[in-house]
Amino acid sequence: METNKYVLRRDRSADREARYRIAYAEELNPAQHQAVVSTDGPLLVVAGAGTGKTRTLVYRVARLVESGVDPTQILLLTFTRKASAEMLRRASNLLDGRCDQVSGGTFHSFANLTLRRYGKVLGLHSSFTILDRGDSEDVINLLRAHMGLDKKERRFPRKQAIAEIFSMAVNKSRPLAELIEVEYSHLIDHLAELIELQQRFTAFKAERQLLDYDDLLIKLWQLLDLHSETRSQLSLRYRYIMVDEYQDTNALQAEIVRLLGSEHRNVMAVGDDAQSIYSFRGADFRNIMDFPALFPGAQVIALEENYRSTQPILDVTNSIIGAARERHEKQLFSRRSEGRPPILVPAENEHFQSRFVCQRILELREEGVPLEQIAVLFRSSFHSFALEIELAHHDLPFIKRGGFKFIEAAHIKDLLAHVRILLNPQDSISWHRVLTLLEGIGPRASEEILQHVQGAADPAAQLEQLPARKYSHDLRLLAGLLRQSQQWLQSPEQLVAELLQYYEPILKRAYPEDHPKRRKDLDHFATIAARYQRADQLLADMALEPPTDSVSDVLAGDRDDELLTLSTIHSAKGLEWHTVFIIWTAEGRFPSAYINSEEEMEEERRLMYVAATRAKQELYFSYPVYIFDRSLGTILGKASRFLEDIPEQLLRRLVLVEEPADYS
DNA sequence: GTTTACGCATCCCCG
DNA sequence: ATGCGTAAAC
Repeated sequence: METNKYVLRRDRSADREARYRIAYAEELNPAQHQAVVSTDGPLLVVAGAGTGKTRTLVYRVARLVESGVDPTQILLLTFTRKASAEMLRRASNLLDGRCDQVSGGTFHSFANLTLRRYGKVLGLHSSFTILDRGDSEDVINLLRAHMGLDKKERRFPRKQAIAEIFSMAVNKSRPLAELIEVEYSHLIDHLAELIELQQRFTAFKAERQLLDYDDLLIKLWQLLDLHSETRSQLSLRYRYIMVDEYQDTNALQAEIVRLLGSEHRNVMAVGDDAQSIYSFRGADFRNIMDFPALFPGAQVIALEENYRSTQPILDVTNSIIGAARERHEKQLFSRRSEGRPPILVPAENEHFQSRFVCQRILELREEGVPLEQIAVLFRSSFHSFALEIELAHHDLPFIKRGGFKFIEAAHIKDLLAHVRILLNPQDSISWHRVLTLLEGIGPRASEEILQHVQGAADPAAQLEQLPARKYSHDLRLLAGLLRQSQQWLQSPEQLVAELLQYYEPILKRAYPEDHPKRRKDLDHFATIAARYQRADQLLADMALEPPTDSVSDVLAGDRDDELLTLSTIHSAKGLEWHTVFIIWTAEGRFPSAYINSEEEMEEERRLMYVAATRAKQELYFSYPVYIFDRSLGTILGKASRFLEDIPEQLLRRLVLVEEPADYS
């Protein structure tokens, strides 16, 4: 006779769970589960490194959809668009395709879409142009010259500095005057001029339907704050809001979240105060501290079980962050108690450091650790230069993340400027760039030509009608391009192909030494462009989410060998590897010598914490003991102060010994 | 008066 | 390697 087992249900809630296909309680730990099933009302999830934050978000999306929420009413805001796409893909795999319809993206991409659709009440056309940081700097430079500030005896700050201050004022929601008095007091003498420059900058953008990154947030905030009907409409449209990486949001973004949640307060913020590393662009790690104040009655859940690293690694990372001045108390733990203790490697000099890293990587490969499971992390992009050479010697292939992106290279910007004027002939900044590329045309001639083109219904005709001069040949070519461009707008692939033909001679003239190398970047750009259906989408994406490949990636090309990762710590956020080397952990490099406030030093500490928590099995800190830095005029070589906070017994110190020469 | 060529300092992290 | 200021060349 067959006996059927009778399963006792654990409790009543299990009955309710029965209507769900996913066994949430079994697949998640208690804290994660609590976060996933708390769908209504404000919720803050403080998620330590490697505690399954993404998993929790993915399951929560699935849970909402499975409980019958219309997926288009869910909004998932993340740090990069790639992150949200990845989460929604995982949610779809978990549940079904409905999860793909969830609205996801960055604050900036969400603002972009929303403003194109609802921005009319603010006087915005749906066709506004987005300026990237470089574009903004160019505009500022132009206006600065117009004001005659470039010829002052007293040195006026340069365009990057000005752009940074203007941006800070926005992202910290503080008036420019106050910001300069408090944080840029060395520029106090220029206060009046800076304020006027900012006004002109704002007016310039408004007249031309230009929005920079900061404007996207400001305008979205204005839309929600000043227009209560639109606010309700949007709040009702997005009934469930989730914000990832909340520790890296700024004051303005917190306001946007609050307003979007005004009708329902179904807002979940996820983040880790210990990993807040973006204050240099206005992020305020107090956002995550103040969330309960922003949403009174908010539930707070901490995720502390770490699934990534061994306990010996966590002991070290816990002690690094334990010395922080202010934080959400939490102690990460792992069930993986076994593992080698992290290793500290004082190297004689930079060359020894590079040699050690290479040698250990070769050994790891012998031990069966694939290269793609190994990463070398550093504070600043240039810290890896010496290592890159050493890696090449040993035939170790790598990709480098962070640092200069190929999208920022001059020749890529040139090409983009051409696409821009074809789409928007009123874009005088891009015109200027395009024109001054031509032989014999400098700032002066460019301005003169622009006078004719500005506001004209048919810019191509204007170009052709210009009085014949020695450069008329080039201008005719440009006019021809402009005339034909309309037919290519639906095919960015063809558009870029035609542009490359036109640009090729210019490239050769401007970069006689290395144009073949640059040509490769341009081809890479062409393949990216080919993925788009429309040229305007290409442009919006290049501004909002430029490809993160650095120039050297493009060169490394499509060899699909397994690759070692070199990365700045900022670009390594959210990633993990079997073995992690953190190089240059020396005073003056990490923490950087440029730090000049306690707040900044605290952020350096969090940065070290982020770096160390990337390691799953093995972790190495290395630094050169004797290094003379010419630019600083000092001798580096003292171990980073963050390593000093680690109890002696948690770290193992390695002494490098040169192999004795073999004379036999 | 303009443009260009050249030498000089500067350079973190980024949507 | 880029971005600036200055001096030579058109």
